[in-house]
Amino acid sequence: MVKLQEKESTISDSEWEAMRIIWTLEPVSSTKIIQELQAKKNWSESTIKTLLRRLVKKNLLSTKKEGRRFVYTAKVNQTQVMAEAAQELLNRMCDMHKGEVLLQLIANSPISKSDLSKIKEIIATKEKDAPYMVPCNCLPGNEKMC
Amino acid sequence: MVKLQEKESTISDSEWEAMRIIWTLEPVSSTKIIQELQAKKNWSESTIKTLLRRLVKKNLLSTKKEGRRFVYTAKVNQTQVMAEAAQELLNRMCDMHKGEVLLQLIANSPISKSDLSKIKEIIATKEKDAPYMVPCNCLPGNEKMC
DNA sequence: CATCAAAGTTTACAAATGTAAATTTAAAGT
DNA sequence: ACTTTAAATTTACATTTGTAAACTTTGATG
Repeated sequence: MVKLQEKESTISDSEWEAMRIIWTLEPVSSTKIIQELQAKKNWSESTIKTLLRRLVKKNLLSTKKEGRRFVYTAKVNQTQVMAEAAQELLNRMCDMHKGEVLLQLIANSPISKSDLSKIKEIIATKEKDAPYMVPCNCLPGNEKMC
Repeated sequence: MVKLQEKESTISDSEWEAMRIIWTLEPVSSTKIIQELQAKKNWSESTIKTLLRRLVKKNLLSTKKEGRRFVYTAKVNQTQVMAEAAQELLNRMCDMHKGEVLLQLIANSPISKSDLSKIKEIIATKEKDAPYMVPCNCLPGNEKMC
């Protein structure tokens, strides 16, 4: 039996910044990435190269040598990685307050008309058998209302 | 001028686990926290004490000595901390895909009837002047559609 | 082909985190 | 008061992350 997915590597804050550039411009050269990132962050060339190498090692980027420089491409889908990261965060939190949290996120995020109507749809679906209260699940045994 | 909030300290994964117990049971003794956490995680007593001490240092918990043990209380509001953490995560991500991400979060989270209807309300409000598309904001200068 | 400059690789180092053993302190019982 | 021992504090150590200097390689150019 072969170990396929070694537990999806986490993306650190700085790495995330680099990934965004790559997702937007891929396939993109190291030089271009450095240029774009330096327009935003006070990072040395060296720092950015380190980030890129770590991302390759984490298997989130693939590279192809082109002349003297590398060209990077993302190996993972942006929206999916975003959703996974957000989901993982929520998974570590108390069920009881997720509704309120999502409420705030929606209020503070720019959302397109089409996404809004999709959201309306799931809301409608969920409403059918939504509970009156979502119990706290912070304790191991008894899920008590906290 | 006084520096009031020194940049709210981040809560690490393990620390989060401890905070959940405390938010649920506060005021709660070290002993009880250790007992509850060990019912969930394979952590030594020592490890848990370290977590608690770090949380106190981060100013997220306050303590009161009671007999031979400490009693802990959270100094921060759970829902608020949850919302802030989630918001900060989203802030580091591409605007263009936040709608889709929220869609998935809503689909996968247990939400009460009342929270659902509150969400419906903001959705309705937002729909009025929602854009047809939310542009990608991953590059420093030109916000291009990616 | 020799040299330079750009790009990549190594090494570095402090802070934060996960995890815990060893040691000290002090409450409680005798 | 003295001992026991639960609880707190110190010390520890590896890994990840943020950040970067130093060094090496290699494509390009004279």
